[in-house]
Amino acid sequence: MSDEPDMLSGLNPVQRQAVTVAPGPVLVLAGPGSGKTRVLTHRVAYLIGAQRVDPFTILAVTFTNKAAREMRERLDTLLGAGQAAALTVGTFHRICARFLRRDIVHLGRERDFAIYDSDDQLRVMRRVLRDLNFDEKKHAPRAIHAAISRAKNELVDADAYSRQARTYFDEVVARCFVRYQELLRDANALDFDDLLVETVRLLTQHPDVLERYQERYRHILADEYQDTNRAQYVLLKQLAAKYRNIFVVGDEDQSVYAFRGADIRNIQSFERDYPEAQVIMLEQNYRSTQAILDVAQAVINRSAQRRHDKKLWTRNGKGVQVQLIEGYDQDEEAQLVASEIARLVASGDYRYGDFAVMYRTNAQSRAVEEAFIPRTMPHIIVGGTRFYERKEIKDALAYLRLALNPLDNISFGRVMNWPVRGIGQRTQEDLERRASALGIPIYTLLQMLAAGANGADAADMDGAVRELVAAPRTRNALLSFLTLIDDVINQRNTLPLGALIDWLFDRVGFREALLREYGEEDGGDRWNNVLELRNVAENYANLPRENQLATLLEEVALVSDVDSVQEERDAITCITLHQAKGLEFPVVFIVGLEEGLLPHSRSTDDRSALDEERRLFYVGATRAKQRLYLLHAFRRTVYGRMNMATPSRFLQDIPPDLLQTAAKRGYALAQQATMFTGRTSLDRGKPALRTRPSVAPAPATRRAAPDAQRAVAFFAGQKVRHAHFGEGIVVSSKLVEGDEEVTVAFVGKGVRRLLASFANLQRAEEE
DNA sequence: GTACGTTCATTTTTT
DNA sequence: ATGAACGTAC
Repeated sequence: MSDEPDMLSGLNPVQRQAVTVAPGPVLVLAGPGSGKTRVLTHRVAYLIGAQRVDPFTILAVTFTNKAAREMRERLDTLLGAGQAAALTVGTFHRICARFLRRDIVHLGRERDFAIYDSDDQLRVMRRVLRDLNFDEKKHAPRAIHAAISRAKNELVDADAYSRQARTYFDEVVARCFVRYQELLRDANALDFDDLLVETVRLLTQHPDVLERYQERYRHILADEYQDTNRAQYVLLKQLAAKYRNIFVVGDEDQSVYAFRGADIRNIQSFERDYPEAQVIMLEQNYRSTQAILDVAQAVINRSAQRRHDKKLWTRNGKGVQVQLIEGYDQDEEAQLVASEIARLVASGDYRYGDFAVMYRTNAQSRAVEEAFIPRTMPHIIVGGTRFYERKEIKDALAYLRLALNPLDNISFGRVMNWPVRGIGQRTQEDLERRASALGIPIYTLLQMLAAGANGADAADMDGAVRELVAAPRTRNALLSFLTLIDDVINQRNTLPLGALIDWLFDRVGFREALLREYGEEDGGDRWNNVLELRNVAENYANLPRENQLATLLEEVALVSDVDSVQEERDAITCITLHQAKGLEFPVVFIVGLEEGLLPHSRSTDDRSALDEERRLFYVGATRAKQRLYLLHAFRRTVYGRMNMATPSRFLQDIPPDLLQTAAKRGYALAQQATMFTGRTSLDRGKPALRTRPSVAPAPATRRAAPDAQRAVAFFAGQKVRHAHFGEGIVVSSKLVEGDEEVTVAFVGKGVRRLLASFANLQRAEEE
């Protein structure tokens, strides 16, 4: 190993051991600041540089896109630029999206699927509730969706969910689950969870595909292994089954994603699945001072159970004592942070980029920001309203998504009447309901309408279209929107992406609409955001044209906000504790250390949830290299109501001599203002007892079943492909003089009537 | 069919 | 405090 010093330079003996360990299953258990990610990266470098492993055969899974990018950069340094270009690095979701884009046709789906984000998912959920006649008030779309998401992460499908449903709520979820999946499928869309689930299914149902990936990826590495959920666990297991070269790195004490299905037991399963696994512990911390580690450990040691007992230690000195500070309210708390930062910056020892302010909930960022703004202290808020969640950006993306996949009903509904073009709520709801009931996209419905308008008499499916839209004005609005979409679809392959966007937004009147709706100033800002998106699109100009749009859309669907955190900008980082995982800062402030916030009130009555909150504190505290400040407020405004706050129980777990407690500046003020506000009553109108709601009448039978009487090969709603017209959906089919006459709505090409014997229509595989 | 005003719930954490 | 969902007026 001494023959390749570059790959190992700067590593201590234990890290070296981990990096150079013989092939086979390896589990690295490592505390915070022990160089986990570094070990992972060097392992990749070692495989390529010293073991002469072809980078093409390496798959590295990182927790964020940012980590993936950094790994690439570091490898370029270690190995020389371009050496690792063929390596596959990325998050689970991104890797799955890639696999699926290549192979999803094996599951009988179209390649250009849309990826639905949380907002889209919620919209689908609302549609589901309306279809099933459930009342949104009684059945929170979020809660149902969360249950479905949890199930998917455990690889429980709608069928299995129904079978094991025990409670009434489960029954509701089970029915919604089925419908939800149908709607996604009709829209040729996948949600985040489907990316994982469908990939696992692909590899399970198609051994040849699995074999191909196993052969390709002979070396698999995964970071933040403690945060993998069931689906991710299975995926890794499938891929590694053949060559068993799997190298995972994790820390049980930093598991903070149980709420999205992460399961620490995956670490224990690792040793069971691979009995020959080598387990390596990295216990030395290089990041923090002893003072900081002591505080972090004091809290984590009180957690209910820990499996592998690590003993963190550091050669770093004791350092500055951890500060405990109480503010009067969240505003003063933020002021204290701001003035301390100002003081340290003025001292000349620190720059703004050295600081991070961490909190449990995004809502807390507001108070913090408001302390920075008047002092003109540079700061960035990670999270909050993300760029790609802004309305104007989502609208812009909706148009682009339609260009790729006009079956995407959510995008269709989003921009059908934006900018306003005379398609009102009623018309829209009518279209969505009919489309949903028939199991066809709105796009196809409009194509049928158009065909009917041309007197083609094709659109006779259930007579649904005939009675659709009486008013000529509305009809014209719909048809011109359809023409717009078809034009985009047809321009998609002729124009480069940037030009396509310019052309499209000009034709739509995007800028004018924004200015009209939001006024000169706000509208102008929003338009600039749209232009920003257009700039992002420019990055894909060097890809093959037919991949540009799909790659852009995949990219924007899967970026997370931490990805854009850049050290170069000298600004204070304001960030949630969750997002802070994997980062480090010289000075860290954790604010809102109060009961109800950390631990969060939603977690206080559950032992394991409480432990997760504890780990969250641990993660936050161990981000700090030199100075750590723990803050809490005496009173806090929640939902506009002022409440008394109790210091977090985690603070009680820290021996007082480990903390330096600042003078309680809040108290004088507090005593004046406390007065009589100690109300906590929450028991206003309790929801009525759960009445078993009209369990909805069965929804209109969708997917006209192939009629047993007639011997037709095609039926309405079916997806087909034609050599010349491309993909389409069957509108109707009937036997005419011994041949089958099929009417098909083709994407971008309108409705055509074809004879099955001549047309050579390919049926899309049904599962 | 749209535009505006009122009520009401809403907040964990994220790909 | 803020934003979404509903009702009423144009």
